[in-house]
Amino acid sequence: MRIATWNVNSLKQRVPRFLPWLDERRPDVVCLQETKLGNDACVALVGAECAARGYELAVHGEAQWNGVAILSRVGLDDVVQGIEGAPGFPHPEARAVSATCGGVRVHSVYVPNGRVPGSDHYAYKLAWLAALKDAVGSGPQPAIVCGDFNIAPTDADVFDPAAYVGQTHVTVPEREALAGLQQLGLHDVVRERWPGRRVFTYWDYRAGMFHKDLGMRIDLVLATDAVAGRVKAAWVDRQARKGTLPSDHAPVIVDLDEAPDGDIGPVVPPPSAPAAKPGTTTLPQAR
DNA sequence: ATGACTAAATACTTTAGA
Repeated sequence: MRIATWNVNSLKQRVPRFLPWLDERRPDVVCLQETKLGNDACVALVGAECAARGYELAVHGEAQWNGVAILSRVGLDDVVQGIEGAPGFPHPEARAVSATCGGVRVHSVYVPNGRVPGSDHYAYKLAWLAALKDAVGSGPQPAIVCGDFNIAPTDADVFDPAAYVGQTHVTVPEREALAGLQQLGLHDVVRERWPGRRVFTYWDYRAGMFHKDLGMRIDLVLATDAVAGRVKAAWVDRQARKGTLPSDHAPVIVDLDEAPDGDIGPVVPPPSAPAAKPGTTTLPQAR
């Protein structure tokens, strides 16, 4: 089962990149963040294209900002929009949706940015992360939490730690909040697969940051033991950050082996969309 | 140069992102 997560920075703007990416990578489950669309608008925009490829769609969005979704072609059951008890700013925002896909509880999350350490938005970020921990911990298992955490777990996850001193994404309280979530038994599957390597998922649009590979790793896939033990590949799809009108985030893609008990979800027919043309497919690179 | 770019509404400028 292939699970991907991608902060698309406006699904409306990203459709010309998103649909070809779906056809090339062919994930079974996709977690999206920053759709920036209300639920009806999201379904109107991509519902038919997703259905044609065999995906069911769970959306939790709002106009203008935020917005998350899960696409699945291995089942999409018990959808929950939002997180019970999560704070708002000041009102609840569309930052989480979860569903059971192929026997795994999948969470698509867009953690608040935090803006400035010590600000109200920063406090909101920390409180939101605490609510996420409670929801994941008390929710169905096994679980996988995918999304834009807006936290670089360690200094190895930013291109220049000195450049981020005093900024959000790297402060001790943020990292402690992330560590608290991981204390539920969640594994950072990309870092565990590529220890000590330069791996980023976000590069600022400005100043050729992607070209110079000056980025951060803030989009994470956190999996409970049972899921982490099935990981066969875990990588960042840098190809999707290249070319015309990309998101500023790249997708993270994780391949799971079959579950030990054989429960890999319902068998589904292949999607009707054509595969990528021969010779145009790019294999994942180890960098 | 508290900037550079992209996106959405507040829309021809401001807010937000990270």
